[in-house]
Amino acid sequence: MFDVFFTHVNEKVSLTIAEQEQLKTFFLPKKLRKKQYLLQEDDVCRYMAFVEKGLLRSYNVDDRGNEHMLQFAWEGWWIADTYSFLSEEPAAYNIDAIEDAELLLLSLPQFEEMTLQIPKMERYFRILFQNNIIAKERRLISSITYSAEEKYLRLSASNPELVQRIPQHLIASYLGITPETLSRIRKNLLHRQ
Amino acid sequence: MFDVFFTHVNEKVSLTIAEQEQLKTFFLPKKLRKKQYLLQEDDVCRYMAFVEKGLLRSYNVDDRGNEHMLQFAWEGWWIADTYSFLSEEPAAYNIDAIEDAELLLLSLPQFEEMTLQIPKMERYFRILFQNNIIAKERRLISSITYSAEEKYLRLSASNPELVQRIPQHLIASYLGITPETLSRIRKNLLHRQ
DNA sequence: AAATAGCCTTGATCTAGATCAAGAGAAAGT
DNA sequence: ACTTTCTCTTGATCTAGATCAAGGCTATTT
Repeated sequence: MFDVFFTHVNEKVSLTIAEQEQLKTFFLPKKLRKKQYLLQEDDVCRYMAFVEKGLLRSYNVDDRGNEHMLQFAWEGWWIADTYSFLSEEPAAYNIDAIEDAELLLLSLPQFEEMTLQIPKMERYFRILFQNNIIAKERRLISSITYSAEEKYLRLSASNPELVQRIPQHLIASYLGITPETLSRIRKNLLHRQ
Repeated sequence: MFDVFFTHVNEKVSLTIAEQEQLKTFFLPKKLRKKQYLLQEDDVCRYMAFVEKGLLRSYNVDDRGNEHMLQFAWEGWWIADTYSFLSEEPAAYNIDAIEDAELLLLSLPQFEEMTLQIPKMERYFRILFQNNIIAKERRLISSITYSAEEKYLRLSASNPELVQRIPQHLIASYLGITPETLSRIRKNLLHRQ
C-alpha cells in the first residue's frame, strides 16, 4: 500500500525505517472506483491524495458545461485542489477517477503535523512543489506560445505515457482545444508520416 | 535594502533579530537599470532575485521573434527561471528590468545552505512555492477556459496593480493575445460603460 | 446477443482573434 | 528643440480552430 509512496519520497530525501513507520500513521488509505469523485466543486478539498495505483484527473466546468482538464495523476503523483486544501475555501475543481485507484489521503492538520515532526518531509514537499512549479511554467508558456499542433507534439514528446494512457478527448481538453481539432491534427500528422 | 524582504518573510514565518542578521549574509545586493538583463536565454540562471524596488519581467522569444511574458515581479516578489536555477541547465527565458530595480540575489549553494541552516526558511520557501502553484494553476485554467475579454477582465479584477503598472502590450503578451486585440477589447469595454 | 453509451472521425460552416498596414501621441536620447 | 523610438489605436483582411451535425466503431451493461 505504501510501496510507490516510499519509493517516491526516497528519490528526494532518504528515510530511515523508523521514519517510514511514523509516516504511515499520517495517512488515510482509500480506494476509488472508476468515475467516482474524490472532490466536487464547491466542497472543501480536505485531502491531498497520493496515487498508489490507478488514474485520476482534476478539471473545472465552465458556464456552458465544458470540462477543462487541469491535471492528470497516476502512480507516483499527488493530486488536490491546492488552493482549497490550504485555505479551506470551496474548491474550484472536480477530481475523479479515470481508472480504479488506490490512494493515500493526507489531511491539512496531518500535513502540517508531518512537516513539523519530520523535517525531511518539509524538504520533500518543498522539492515537490518546486517541480510542480516548473511543470506548470512549461505548460503555461506552451499554452500562450504555440499552435494547437505544436502543443500536441510537445506534450507527446515530454509526456508519452500521458498520450498513451489518457482518452483523446481528455487530452484535447488538457491542451485547451476541441476533440475535433485534435482528431484532425493527428490525422494530419499521420498523413505526413 | 532588506526592508521589503524581511516584511515579506515575517508575514509567513517570524524571524528573530539574530536570524535576520544571519539571513543578510546569504544575499548579494544588486541594482539593475531599466532594460538591463538579469538573465538571457541559454545562460544558466545563477540566482533567484527578490525585488526590493522596481519591476522586472521574465519572457521567452519564439521562432518568429514574438515575446511571451511568463511573469512580472515588483516589490515583494521573487523572479528566476526556476528550472534553470535548480538544474543548472541553460535558461529558456529572459529576465530584464521594466523599471530601474534593486534586487537581493540568492545563489543555488546559498539557497541550499540557507534552507538547511535556518529551518524557518525551508518553511518559508515551501509556503512561497505553494502560493506560486496556486497562482499558476489559476492562470492556466484561465488560459484554457476563457475568451480574450474574459481573461483580461479576470486579470484586472485579480491584479489591478499589474494592469496599472505594466505597459499594455506586455499585458497582451501575458494573456497570450496581440496588442491590437487588447486595444480593441478595452475600447469595447469603455463603450459599454 | 442486444442495447446503450462513450469515443473518435469527417464534413460543412462560422467566428474570434491574428496579421498586415498605417498613423498619432508620448517619451527618451542627442 | 529635434530626431528617433515606443506605445497605442483603428481599419481591412485572413485563418486557425470552434461549432454544428452526423455516422461508425468499441466497450459496457443488461
